[in-house]
Amino acid sequence: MLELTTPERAVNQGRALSRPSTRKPSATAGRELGGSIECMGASMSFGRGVEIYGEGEPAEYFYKVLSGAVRTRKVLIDGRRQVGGFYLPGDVFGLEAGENHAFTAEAITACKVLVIKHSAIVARAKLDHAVAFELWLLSSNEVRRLQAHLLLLIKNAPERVAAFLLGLAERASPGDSIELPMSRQDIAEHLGLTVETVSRTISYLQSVGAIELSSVRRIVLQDRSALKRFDP
Amino acid sequence: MLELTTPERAVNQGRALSRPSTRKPSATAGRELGGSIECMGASMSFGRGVEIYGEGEPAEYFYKVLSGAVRTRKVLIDGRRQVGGFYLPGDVFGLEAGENHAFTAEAITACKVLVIKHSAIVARAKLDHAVAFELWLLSSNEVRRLQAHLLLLIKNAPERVAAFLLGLAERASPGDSIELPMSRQDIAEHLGLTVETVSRTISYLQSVGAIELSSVRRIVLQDRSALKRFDP
DNA sequence: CGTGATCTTGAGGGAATTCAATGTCGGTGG
DNA sequence: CCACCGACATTGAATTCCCTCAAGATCACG
Repeated sequence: MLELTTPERAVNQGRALSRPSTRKPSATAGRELGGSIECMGASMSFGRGVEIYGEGEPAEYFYKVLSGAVRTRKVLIDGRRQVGGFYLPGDVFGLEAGENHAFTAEAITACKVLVIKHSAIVARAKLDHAVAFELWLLSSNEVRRLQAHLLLLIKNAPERVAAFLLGLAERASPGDSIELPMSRQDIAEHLGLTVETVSRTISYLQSVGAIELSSVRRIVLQDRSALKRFDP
Repeated sequence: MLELTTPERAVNQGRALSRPSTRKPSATAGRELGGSIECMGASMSFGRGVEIYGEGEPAEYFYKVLSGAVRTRKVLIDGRRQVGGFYLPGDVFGLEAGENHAFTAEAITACKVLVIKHSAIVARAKLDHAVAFELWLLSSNEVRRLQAHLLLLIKNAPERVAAFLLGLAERASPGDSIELPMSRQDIAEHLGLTVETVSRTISYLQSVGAIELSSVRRIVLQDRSALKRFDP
């Protein structure tokens, strides 16, 4: 099983292997992409903070998170930042067809990602119609995720944070305890708030008994219904 | 050429023909859907304010605007509203695969819409791979549109309105004069602002000479570069 | 155990909202 | 034809929520 890994020292060097086109993506690990697509692409590892692809680069690959966590973000010229989404194991990102990526993708934690060339999928889609359908379904899921995120951004701070925590718990953890792979800053940029407001809001949710912090990055959802009360 | 039209009296009756499944969508008018998909589906007419599909209904059709304008919106239980997007002639909406619609679609003005069953497209995609690709491309465009919209919602009021006007001008009109099919309320709900703020901001943009109002619903972009200065 | 990054908390200010009133436009009927 | 009506739009004043700036606390790491 061929596995491409970025050397440790790449961690703080910005871009690392974001254009795997120079490698032959021979068939390997990949379990399934969405459902019926399997056994295509290469597994790659990225260190914490390393860029997976950059804004403006041609979108030639899909990426499926195998382990760790990834964020997509865009930085405006005046420095404001927006995190488009967080991707956890099982999630697929980089779905934008044609053209170039509008966002940059970065590893939040060390992570493994299955990388699949668009053209490989399209070629397979011609043989297997289920693959073509899968492709549509994946983009479609991303549309839904973005639609839901739009709704978040019209709410107030407690509602945004509560919805974020509930969403994360639903995706990432079986129980009521969630490990946050991302920083407060990341959360803030995702929710369209400042770090201070996120921090204050988390404190507030704690003060009303909705959540409990066993550590800074580990949150226990003490009272889900209280949280849901914020989420109309 | 078969053409299904909603009777005038349907205008203020809420839902009207939102589930065209009872009609045989025989091949008709449709020019092209995206590029290569053509001659499928039925052309339908909707009166101003009429619902095209409702939130929660199964997503079984694509819709391509032939004339007029459409908005998608979602109403939260507490009454807050979010307009997901405005769709003008040539635009495709209702791309969410599987599942149900998360948003409601309504005709802003009287409009004609080409309605195409998902299954019809999927069937064609099996014969023509270009159609499958087209399908992906359409969802992908929607992803891009939503990504861009996310960025809007972290900006301040003048930036949001300026970006909105520039975007609309780019899509809808060859010159510098744009006709707004939607109300200030619609714009506000799209931009995550209140009507009052939108109104104030338009007045402000007018006061600095960026735009001119020949009527309430017709805006002339006097100084595009001034507008773009708001759009980082 | 220090050092820097990350997180929390506080105080003050500003942008958008809320509430309220006035102004404008298009349509309808006298 | 024009006056009236209701829907839509604009403007004003007060308030609220979040941001900004600043300081202190906590955590991870060498």
